[in-house]
This record gives sequence, C-alpha cells and structure tokens, in this order.
Amino acid sequence: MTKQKQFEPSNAELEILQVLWENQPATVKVVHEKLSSKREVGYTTILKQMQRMFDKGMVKRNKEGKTHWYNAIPHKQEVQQTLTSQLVDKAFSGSAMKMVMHALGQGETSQEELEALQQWLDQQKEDNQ
Amino acid sequence: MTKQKQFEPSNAELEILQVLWENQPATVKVVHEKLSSKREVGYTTILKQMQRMFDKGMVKRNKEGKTHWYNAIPHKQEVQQTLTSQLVDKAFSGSAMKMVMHALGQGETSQEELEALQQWLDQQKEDNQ
DNA sequence: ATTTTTTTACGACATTTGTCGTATTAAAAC
DNA sequence: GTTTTAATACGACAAATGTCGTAAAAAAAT
Repeated sequence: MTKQKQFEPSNAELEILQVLWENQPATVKVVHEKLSSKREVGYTTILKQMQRMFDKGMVKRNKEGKTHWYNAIPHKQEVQQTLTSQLVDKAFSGSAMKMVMHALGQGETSQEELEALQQWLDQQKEDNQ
Repeated sequence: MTKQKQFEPSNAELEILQVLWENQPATVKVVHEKLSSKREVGYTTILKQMQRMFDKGMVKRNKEGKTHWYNAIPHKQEVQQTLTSQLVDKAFSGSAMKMVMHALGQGETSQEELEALQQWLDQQKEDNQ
C-alpha cells in the first residue's frame, strides 16, 4: 500500500526546504547563507533545524569528510499540494474553487497568467465534453 | 493610518472562529457543542482557547448574567485573505496563479465552477483591455 | 605538530499551542 | 436559604517551534 507520510513543514522548515529544492544537495553553510540574505538568523539555528528535519525524516544527508550534504525528501509539488488542500479544508470548507476565486481576487494577474488559466479552462471544457 | 492587525489564527482558533461566524453571538457552550460533534474535545479546552482568543483581541464578548456571548472580531473573508496570501508567499513564491493552478489541478471541478471561473476570466480580459 | 577554522553535536530556553483538571462563583432550583 | 447546576477562572503540562550558546571534533592552514 506504500502509504507515504504527509509532510507538513513549519514555516522555518519550509524556508529550508525551499533552499534545498533550488540548491540540492546543499550544506548547512549554503542554506544558512541563502537565508541570511533574507533575514538575520544564526548559523546554529539553521543547523539545529536541519538536524531536527533529519530526525523527522524530512531530509536525508550524506557525510563527506566532516560535512553533511542535505537533500529534501518530499518534492516541492507534494508539499505545495499538502499545504494547499490543507488550507482549502480548513478555511474554505473544502472548496478549492472558493479559494481560487479568493486568491485571484487579490492582486493583479498578469496577461500570461490569464492566458495560462484560459488554456487550462479550455482543456477542462474539452475533457468534460 | 488605521493599520489593522493581521489575524493568523492557529488551527484550533480557526475552528472556533468558523463556528462563531455561523452562530454569532455564541456562548462557549454552543461552540463546544458544535465542535464536539466533529471530534472529541473537552469543554474547558474550548473555554480556555476562547479566553486566550479574547486576550489576543481575536474575539470580543459580552457578559449577560454569568454567561459570556462571543463574537469574532476578524471577518471570515479577511482571515481567508490572510491565510491565502500567506500560503502564496510561503509556498508559491508569491504567485497566486501558481497556487491556483495547483489547487485546480487536484480534484474535479464542477461545471458551475468552471463557469464562474470563465466569467471571472472574461471580466479580467475586459478590464485589461 | 600546532593552531585555526569549519562543522557538527548537544543542551538549553522562551513562546505558542492544544489539552485538561480543579476550584470558585454566580444563577437556578428546590 | 440551601443545594444543585452551569459557567468562568486559574493553573498546569506536554509537545512543537524558533532561537542560540558552548563544547567537541574533524579538517585545513601554518
């Protein structure tokens, strides 16, 4: 049945996963550098966080000399999926569309994005035919 | 400038807000009853949670006899807004559309929903003209 | 070989969250 | 006016989260 675990990363964990997805495999040093450029945060804070993530099975790592090279275990899409449907369930009584309309309502949507959406819509209509 | 506070309710808090939005004003008893029907949870758990929410300024209340009647302070839409854009920022690098496509990708979308979306799209195109 | 630097390991601490139990008080029933 | 009942207040506790400091160990530089 291979029912895989659902990862529900906290904010700090998500930040780290994000860096990993872009720079995998990466050392604590690299992750820390990337995040430091956005906000003040200590090296050992990131280190500790990544160690906990390892304990939770959220990342894997590979020792090379003294250094660990980390990789995210869940895929980006997978986590986006989880977080999104979580929000839909919690705050929009399960209706993805409600959420979508909400998300679209705010902020400007670029021409390209509108195109993409139209494309997707057309596809749906076709399939639904 | 009236910069209003951003409410970022936790899961348990959101559950309670949800009941309030539907049954306002409501007593702890009512909220507890509604939630109990979904999952096991003690009366004082809800009471405590609501008291904390009061301390945080997330709900207001009105004493009538010994009983408190609670009202949510943030509006539903407002909270949905916050949570949604939060997710967009955290997990979709700020692109609502990315999130939308993701949300739409999952699960079936009904004919009505597709209609609504098309309508919205048409409107956008017009405005963008 | 020492010294310095880099990296990890460990432990600690404050906050928040979710959960209750117990005690007190106000109201209602008798 | 006592006794019950209903509601609140208060304190507590465990787990999770975000944050570091200090110590140890391994590698690199001298």
